[in-house]
Amino acid sequence: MAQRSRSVPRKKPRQERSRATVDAILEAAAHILVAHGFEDTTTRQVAERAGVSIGSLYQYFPSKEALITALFERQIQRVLDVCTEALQSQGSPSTQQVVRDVALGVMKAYAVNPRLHQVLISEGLKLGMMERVQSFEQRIETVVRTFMLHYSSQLRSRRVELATFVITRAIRGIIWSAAIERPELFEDPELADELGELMLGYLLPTSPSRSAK
Amino acid sequence: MAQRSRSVPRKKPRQERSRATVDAILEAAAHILVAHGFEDTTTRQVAERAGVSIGSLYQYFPSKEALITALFERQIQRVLDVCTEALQSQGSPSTQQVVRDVALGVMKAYAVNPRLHQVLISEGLKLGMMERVQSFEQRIETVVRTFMLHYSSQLRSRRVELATFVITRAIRGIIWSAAIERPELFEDPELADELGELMLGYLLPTSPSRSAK
Amino acid sequence: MAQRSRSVPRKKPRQERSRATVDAILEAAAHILVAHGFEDTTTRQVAERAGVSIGSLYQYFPSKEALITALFERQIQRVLDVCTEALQSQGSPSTQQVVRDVALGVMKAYAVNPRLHQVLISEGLKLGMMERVQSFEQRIETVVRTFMLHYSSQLRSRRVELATFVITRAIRGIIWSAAIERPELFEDPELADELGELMLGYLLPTSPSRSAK
Amino acid sequence: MAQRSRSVPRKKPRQERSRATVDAILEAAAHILVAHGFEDTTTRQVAERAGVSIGSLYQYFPSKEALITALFERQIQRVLDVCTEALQSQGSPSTQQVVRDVALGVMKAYAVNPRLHQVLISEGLKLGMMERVQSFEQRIETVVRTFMLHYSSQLRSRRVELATFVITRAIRGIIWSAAIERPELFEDPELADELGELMLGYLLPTSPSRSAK
DNA sequence: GATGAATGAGTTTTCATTCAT
DNA sequence: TATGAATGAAAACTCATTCAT
Repeated sequence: MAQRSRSVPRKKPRQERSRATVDAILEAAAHILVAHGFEDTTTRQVAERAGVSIGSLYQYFPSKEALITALFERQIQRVLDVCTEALQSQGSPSTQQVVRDVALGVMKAYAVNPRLHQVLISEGLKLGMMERVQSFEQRIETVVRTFMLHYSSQLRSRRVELATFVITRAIRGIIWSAAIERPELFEDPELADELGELMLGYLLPTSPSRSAK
Repeated sequence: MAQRSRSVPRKKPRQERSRATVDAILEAAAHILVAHGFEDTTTRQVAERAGVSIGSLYQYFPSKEALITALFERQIQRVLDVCTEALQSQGSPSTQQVVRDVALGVMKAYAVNPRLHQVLISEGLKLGMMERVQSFEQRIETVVRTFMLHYSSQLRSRRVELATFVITRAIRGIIWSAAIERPELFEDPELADELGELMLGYLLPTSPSRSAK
Repeated sequence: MAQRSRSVPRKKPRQERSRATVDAILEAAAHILVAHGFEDTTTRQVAERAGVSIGSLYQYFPSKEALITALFERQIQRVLDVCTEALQSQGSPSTQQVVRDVALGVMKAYAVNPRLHQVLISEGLKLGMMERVQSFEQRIETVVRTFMLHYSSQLRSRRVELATFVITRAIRGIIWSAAIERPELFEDPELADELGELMLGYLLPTSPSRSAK
Repeated sequence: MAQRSRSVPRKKPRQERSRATVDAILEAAAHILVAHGFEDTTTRQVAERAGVSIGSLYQYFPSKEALITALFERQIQRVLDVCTEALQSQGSPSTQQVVRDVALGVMKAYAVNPRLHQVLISEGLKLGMMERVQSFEQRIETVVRTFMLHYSSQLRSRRVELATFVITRAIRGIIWSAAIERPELFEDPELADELGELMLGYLLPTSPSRSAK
């Protein structure tokens, strides 16, 4: 008779019907969350959009918070998958290529439904999930940091930890802003180029013209 | 008998006492907003903290939305003031200095109560104030762009408009993240250095080692 | 085609397995009812503890009310059995013995799971089962009254009907209170003695010292 | 900014209107509680019967539980007042009179809205107010015990503490049962007589005919 | 102007009950 | 027959807003 946390799915779906219901609910929640924000997302709305009764929603998610948490986990997994895959470089690429890969990897990661990511992070913080949020972002940081350490000889010497923070948050800030304020930029190949340049200039050894500061 | 918009202050405070009341309310709202987030900020709480009755609050702000809007305007003004002042460069600074100034100016701007800024932006979006949000950020962009155009000959040629977007959003992303996840970084002088490096590498002419892409 | 009442078991268990299931359900219901109280007893909980599915529970009991009713009947039978047996006096006991037997008999009756008894009575009232409750308690009264009438010549003359009410309810009140507030009293042999004294003083012919009222 | 318990009135009514509202709510709650029982008493029902909005109810009672608690306090006070007043014996009454006074005092106490008393006790237990319930009943016990100790020389020697428990619970049991099952008995003067006899026989020195057990 | 009591629509959540598999 | 996923009415409670004093 283990005590169940309120933020944990009430039960695992065993049958196909269940799984479909759970998926529909999560999908609906993601949609409405992005469209309305957390507080304006009502459980009734989610259930309705998912095409299930409010009772069914609560059968699988014991609270609104649990629903968000589940969505969070799914998003975390997707983002990490994308990021990790992007940074699985093989061969011996040029330094430039390495840096561009970092930029592109982080960018791709944060571009996985950035609006949802943003809402989840912001709500996660309010829901007392600071630790979870931190660990989430830190997992991305870890992937990036590992990658950078591997090529550190080619990179400008610096505090890798701080650099990783700067890189990931800078790119995240750009991606999120683009998602919200300038969605058309996602179509613009130059955005990726600019991110590449931003990272190159930051990570590569100092150029002669800058050394004279 | 023009219909008054619901999002506009009901009346201008004419007397000193009124102004003091309005200020107290805005101050209280800012505090609670940062501490609790928008939805957990109740008008009653704000009135209480401001030391006025709920009725008085509604005398000055016809709705919660109007209160947020007013706070938004105040924040906009403060941020712009800081940004503009920081970018009032005189003399003929070195290119490096120019770039560092941009970085520092934007950083200072976004460091004006970054948590509040963030909540306001995020709520502004929900409240259908997208235009206002855009124009807010664009006013900062304008200051930055103007500054950059002035020194464009010394900077790496690029789409200035896009570059401005990238710069402001990157720095904003870093500042916001630091405010939430790593507040201790605000004490770390290296953070400003890193932002300077990030901007230098991005804005300065391509270094030899990078030209060979 | 008589309409089946909603408060009556849907079907009689014909097979052994059915009977076992029904028993398990009733046992579970009794346990949870005592532990949590009526409103905090959910049918799902009962089914779980009984080790059957919620569907099965409803196969045997068409409603929560029917379940309570069935439990009620079982409790009635048990209480009456205990009471009747206790009052099956043989031989020609002394007057004192008779009175003590009454006290002990009633006490034993109400001590059969007193918490459950209490919940059932209280819920029976809410469920509009006033008649059933009345008839239940009256059956105990009947046993007691019959017994008393049999020895009435030795008892102080009085309205037997009223006396029976007083006796049964007084003892019930004490037993219930002990069950809830002072469970340790059940171990204390003096409690039974006190009940005996209470009944002796009440039922025996008036003593000299009292006649002078 | 002291933390307020959830079971405590949210604020003290300062104005007349407020006091009237609070009274109306408590009155309505008492009525519905007696008629329907705790769980079938909805806050909306109470508000409706009190002629106020649901919001007003929650302005004064932060939870359903707080409402019940407030009612409880009021009932406690009334019952104790009645009991204490009844046992303020002056002069030097006969032993019989003393005992009858005890009986009558306890009876009167438990006859103050006995249905409400019963519901409150039973709900108090569920609400984790066991301590409060205990202390309530113990305050009545205290009044009774004090009274008895005062006349103990005239009473049959026994464990006063246990005797007090037996007396109060016996009478409570009878009164409650009468209130529920036989309300007409309240009109019957013989009921009081019977309670007196019950107590006399229990508390007075053992009569000769009983000593020979 | 200032106050704070009153309002009630709207939110999360529970749980008895049904019925397709 | 047994199962447990699905249902939805109904309950407790919140909070922006109004308005009599």
